[in-house]
Amino acid sequence: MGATKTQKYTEIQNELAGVAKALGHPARVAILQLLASKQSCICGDIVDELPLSQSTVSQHLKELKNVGLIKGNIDGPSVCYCIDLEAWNQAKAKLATLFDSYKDPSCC
Amino acid sequence: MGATKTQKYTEIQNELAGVAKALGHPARVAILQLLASKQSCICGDIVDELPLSQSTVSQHLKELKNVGLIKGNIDGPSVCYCIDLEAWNQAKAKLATLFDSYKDPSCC
DNA sequence: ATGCTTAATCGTAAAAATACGATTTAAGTT
DNA sequence: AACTTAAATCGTATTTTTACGATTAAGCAT
Repeated sequence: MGATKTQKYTEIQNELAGVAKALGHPARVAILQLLASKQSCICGDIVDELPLSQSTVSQHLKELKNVGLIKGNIDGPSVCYCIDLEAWNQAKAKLATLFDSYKDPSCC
Repeated sequence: MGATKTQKYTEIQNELAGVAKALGHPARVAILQLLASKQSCICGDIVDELPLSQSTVSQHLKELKNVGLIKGNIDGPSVCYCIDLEAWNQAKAKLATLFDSYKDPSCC
């Protein structure tokens, strides 16, 4: 029960791919850059910053939320999004592990 | 002439998303892990290691090659794939820059 | 309660990704 | 030259992603 969907790949492979996929669209990269740079976390201003419709941005936000990289706090009529530090650091660590696993070019 | 396709996003955003997208599938993560770990770079053995057909693996390899992360050297009848150190380090740096740009949670 | 603003969801269309078998191309062998 | 092996490409089906407008829901004003 509750198997992780794909048993073809290791958990690490699926997790890494999941995070990477979330970063795999320039709009989502832009959103994360925005959230990372702003002192206060922004809300629907994200929509104004992106060349996309409100519903599309909302969809991208949802995807980022699904992988845990961001979270949203309801703030009056609007919603305040921000980076989830823990997930952020975990994603960072996973990617770093992959990238650090290649040392020197022993061939080619 | 030769504009970079999407002017909606910055070059960095597109590049980052491009690399991330390449990492956004467990099969490609598995391939990179393999290439990173093996002393000698492997060839079609990749096919044997993955739960996918030869043609599908070839497609994944092509994608990784397209973003530059790997390159293939013809070695007799087979092809020897390996990680491209320079592109690898650039990708690593780009991702690190993004992940390091978020310091501390000033809100939420 | 009514209206206004903000954001999520729905429905849907179009494009891209994924996967496979079959075929082709290339490099060695015999 | 004919054969074998390895890998790329082709054609195609299926699924997923991306994007939008329209609608709904939620929160705050008046």
